[in-house]
Order: sequence, then structure tokens, then C-alpha cells
Amino acid sequence: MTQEQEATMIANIRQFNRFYTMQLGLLQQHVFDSEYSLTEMRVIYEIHFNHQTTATGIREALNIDAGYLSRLLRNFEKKGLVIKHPLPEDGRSSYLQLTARGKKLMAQMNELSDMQIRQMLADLSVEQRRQVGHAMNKVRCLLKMPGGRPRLEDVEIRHGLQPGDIGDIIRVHGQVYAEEYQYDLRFEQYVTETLHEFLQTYNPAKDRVWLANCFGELAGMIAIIHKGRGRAQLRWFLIRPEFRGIGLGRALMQEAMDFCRAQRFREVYLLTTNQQQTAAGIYLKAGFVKTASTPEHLWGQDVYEERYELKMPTGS
Amino acid sequence: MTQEQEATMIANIRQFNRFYTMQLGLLQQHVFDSEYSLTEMRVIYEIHFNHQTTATGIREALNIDAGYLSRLLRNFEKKGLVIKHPLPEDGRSSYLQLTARGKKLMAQMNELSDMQIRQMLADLSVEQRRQVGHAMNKVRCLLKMPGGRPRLEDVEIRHGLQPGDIGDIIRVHGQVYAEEYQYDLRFEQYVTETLHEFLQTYNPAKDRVWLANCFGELAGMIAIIHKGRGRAQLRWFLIRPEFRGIGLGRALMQEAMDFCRAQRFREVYLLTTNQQQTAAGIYLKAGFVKTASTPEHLWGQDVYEERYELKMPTGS
DNA sequence: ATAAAATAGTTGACAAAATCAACTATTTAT
DNA sequence: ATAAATAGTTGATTTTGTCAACTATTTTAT
Repeated sequence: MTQEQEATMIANIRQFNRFYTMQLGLLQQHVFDSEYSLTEMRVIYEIHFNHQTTATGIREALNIDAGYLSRLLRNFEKKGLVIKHPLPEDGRSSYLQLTARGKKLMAQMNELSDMQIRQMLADLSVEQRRQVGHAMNKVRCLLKMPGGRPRLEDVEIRHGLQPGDIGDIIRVHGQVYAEEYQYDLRFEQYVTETLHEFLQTYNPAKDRVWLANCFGELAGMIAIIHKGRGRAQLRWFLIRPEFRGIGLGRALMQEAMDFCRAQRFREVYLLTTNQQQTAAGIYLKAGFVKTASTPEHLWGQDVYEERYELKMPTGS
Repeated sequence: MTQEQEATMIANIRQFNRFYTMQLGLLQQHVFDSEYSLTEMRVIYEIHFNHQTTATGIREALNIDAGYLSRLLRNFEKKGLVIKHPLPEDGRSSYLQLTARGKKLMAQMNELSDMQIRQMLADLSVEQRRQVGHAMNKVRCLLKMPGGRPRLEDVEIRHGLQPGDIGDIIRVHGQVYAEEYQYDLRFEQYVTETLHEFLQTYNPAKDRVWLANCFGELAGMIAIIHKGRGRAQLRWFLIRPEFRGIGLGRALMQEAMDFCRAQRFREVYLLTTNQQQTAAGIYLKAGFVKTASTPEHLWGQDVYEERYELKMPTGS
């Protein structure tokens, strides 16, 4: 990244920060015109969220003065929002817990916060709302954890082709293979061709394409195409690098294999190259066996085209 | 959107809000350990940003008490950060302006803010940083202005096919036409076919595809394909609905026409249907003339397929 | 085992940040 | 010309947050 690009990027983020500071309304010290200050509500939230936390836990999480917190807590106790349970193993500390009343307050605050959010989304279309949600999740996911790995729970797997899916499959193949193996435009063209060919005989009852979605983006995909006489081809198996190592490949393969079993296919095969090592591991784990390897010059690369086959267990 | 979907979306946004509140460090009352409080810095920023603003302007923008602000301003004046220029037309008010010293403080604060942002991005790859920036811009763009319209300045137009572009073109066509005209999968398949066909004879010297990018997303596209004997076809002209009405269509058409002139094409034609009214307006404006209209049943719709032609002015 | 150091939390004194209400000076509306 | 509204100021006060000294308990070092 050039110096200049970095500068504009930082300027953008700074603007986002300022904008979002306004948006959050963090300026008001009284949250939603309640009798509680922002700090007080943060303490309440912290107690609610981390059950069985101590004063020190809160102090560290929120970085507030110990004396100040002590007084806040005494006040909460007096008002019947919080209750202290002395720790048996340490006579100095106490667990903190919200009383029913404290929980009710939390719920009310969440209600108000939700209303604020609804207002913020009020002028937007359903699609725009979805986009806002996805973009925020994306930011959170990238900034939160070092390395910014999404979790498998964030990924939804569905099947059936929706508008845009065909293009998205091609796009992701083109981008990932270009980045990882320097395949050129010819590869994306080849994928386009294979999809075009597939669509001419696409039969939703016998063919199935699964798409893994995360934060509104295509994270990975797999497909099973029937080839007649109990045979099927596995195609377009790919996980975007950002989503690898979280078990998504296995999850998709599982879906595909379950489908093959349900369809009572006798044999499944697939074509790949010797370069796709990660995928090969998953193929072998699923029971595929390499049956052929022929040298080819494809998409500007010298590769071995490989064939994998899987005999499906028949009978019940 | 179902009730449940709305609930998870709101929960997501609430989580983002909490997360980003932490991220911003808005909890500290002293900005970057400086001697100035958050409120003070916001006042300074407001004066810097809205030149020639008055105390009331700031009061309204930041929603702070008039008396409090009055004292803050007197203090800034005493410290030589701000200077008041009495308004000639109103003896009660004064313009507020940052002195050189005040501006220097602003610059220092920006510097610190930039450092904070750099730290926040420190563990991320270049691509991840880009994604953070795009996602934030997207959020800002969607939430900021009613309707969430991006501006033409936010859009970059480039030409030449990068990895993923082919798929992206197909994807956007599939999604937009499905949403707007209920075209089904067959349409996306058709687009896939046209692109596949095009790629077989693609010659970067004579054919050109332009892509308009905004916040890392494809906003619109257009292409010119040479057909021999001084003729060319205009294809895949499409602007995503979110990016319409900002002059992007005209900008792309301009690029295409400039290229046609430079290539000295004598005639440009295109095929469309009677349903694409918005595009038709741009075709006519660019000098195209409708030369044919034949009823067809395409992609699950009864439409008229229309042909437009443009005779390019020849000679110098 | 025992003294010293560290930790958890409390308390008093105080400073900083924000609010409220009464006020002056000026402009606008009737 | 007068009343009402507006821009900003000031004093009194409350709320919020900080600092340092303190007690009670636990951990560490010798």
C-alpha cells in the first residue's frame, strides 16, 4: 500500500469514527434521558454480562477509578439493583449480581437502545439494512480478534441457486485462484464455461449447489452434479482463504456427501490439479481415492490434472 | 423481513455499537491523555470544521449547555486557541475562529487519532485493511444521508478485466435484473453465455470493459466489443440501483464513446429490451437511435427486444 | 512461621465537568 | 414603542471523576 493510499484510508476511518461518535450519541451523559449516567449503565451492563464478576473485574474491564466504582456499587446496592455475594475463598472480594430489579433496568435500556437502532435504520430498505448489518459484522470481525477470523457460527450454508450466485461462484474462483496460484483470466473464463455448460442441464432435483455465506459474502461453495447411471461429479469446491481452518470445508463436504447418499449415487468423481493441496486433504478424508494424474498446461501453468473417485457404500 | 430476522439484526448492531464504543475509547474523558476533555476537543473540532460559526451554532451541533460552552470558550480565548470576531450585523454574537495555536492543537490531535487508527489496523493484512475501510464507508454512506446515496466522487472507473470481474459482472446482472424485472435464473445463465462467448475472442486492444467501483463493490459497468469492419457492440451497460441518479451512467457512457471515437468505429449498436427504460434514456442522449423492436419471450417475460444504433461522426 | 509486599475494596478531600436559573444586551415581531 | 425572542454571560449547584490515605485480607519471600 502506498503512503497516499494509507493516508486516505486513515482519513476515511477517522471520518467514520467521528461520524459514529455522533451516531452513537455518546455525548449525552445520561443514557436515554434515564436517571443513570453512561458510566453507571456500563457498570450495570458489565455485571449483567459477566456473571460472577468482582469489583476488580469491572474496574479492569471499564478502566474506572476503584474509589469511584466502590461508591457506584454501594449506590446500586442501596437502590436494590445489585447484590453482593462475599467470596468464600477471598474475604476481600464479592461476586456481583443484578437483582430482578437490576435485570429489569437492563431490559428497559436494551429496549431503548433497540428503538434508537430502529430509528437509525428507519429510512433504509430491507436490503440496505441487511447491508448495514453485514458491513458492521465485517468490521467487528476484522478488528476484534487478531487476524480477524470469522467463526463457523457466523457462516450460513444454503443450497439452491439465487440470483447472483452463478456470478459469485465465478468471481470467487477467479479471485482466489489468481491470488493463490497466479492463474490468469483464462481460468476464470474456464470456470464461466463450466458453469454455462452445467446450467444447460441443471436439474434442481438431481443437482445441488451449496453456498456458504458469511456477513453477506460468499465464503465457500461446493456442488454435486448427476451424470446418470448412479454417477455424480463433485465440482466448484472452494473455500475463500479468509474462511479456511474453521471447519467450513468439512461442513460443506458433509452436506455434499449426505446428499449423495440420499440420492443413492454409486460413484462420485472430481477433477482437480496437483496444486490444490488443501482441498486434496479433504477429498482423501471424505474417502476419495486418486485414480489418475496427467500432466497438462492449463491457464498459464504446468500442472498435473488429477482425478479422484469415491465409491459410495451401497445398501442400507 | 421477519420479526426474528429484525431482532437478530438489531442485536448485531447493538453489539457493534458496544464494540465500537470500546474501540473508540470514548470512555476516557481526556482525549489521548491530553489536558483537554472530549467535549473540549469536540468544540475545537467544530470551530475548525465549520468556519465562521457562532457559539449558538456549536451549542446546537453538539447539544451542550450554553453557560458551559460560554465558559469553555472564554477559557480557549484565554489560552489563545480561539479568537472571537464580533458580528457586524448582530451585536450579540461573534464568529469563532481557531488561532494558529488552535490549529496546531487540532493537527496534533489528528496525529494522535491517526496513530490510534494505525494501531487498530496493525495486525491486519493490506487486503483486510482495505476491507475495513470499505465496510466503514459503506456504513457511513448508508446511514449518513437519508436514502444512503453514494456520491460520484466515491466511485472509481477503471477498465481492463481483473480476476473476479467476469463473475462480478454476471453476479450484478443476475441480481439487479431479478430484483427489478423478476427475470429468473435463465437470465443470469444468458449473461454467463454472452460473457463466455465474448471471452473467446477478447482482444484488449480492440475490446474494452469498464468497471465502476465504489467501496470495494461493483457499482456499474459498460463494454465495447469490436465486430469488424468499423462496427462495435455496446454490452453489459448496467448501473446498480443504489448508484443511479448520480451521473454514473453518463460517466460510463462517456468513457465508452470516447473509446469508440479513438478507435474510429463507424457504427455502434446495442441490444436491449423495452423494459430497460432508464438505460434507454441514456442511449438516446448519447445519440443512439432505435432501429428495431421485435416481440420475444425471454427469461420468463414477454418483452420487445430492441436494437439501437449510433452512427459515429467520421473525419476529424 | 513470620514479616513484607501485594491486592481488594473503602473512605475523605477535592477537582473537573456539566447543569440550572437568573441575568444583560441586543434583535425581531407586533 | 413595546413585548417577545435570541445570544451569550454569570453565580450557585450538582454530578462525575480523581487522588491519596486507609483497612482488611491474601500472597510472597525469607
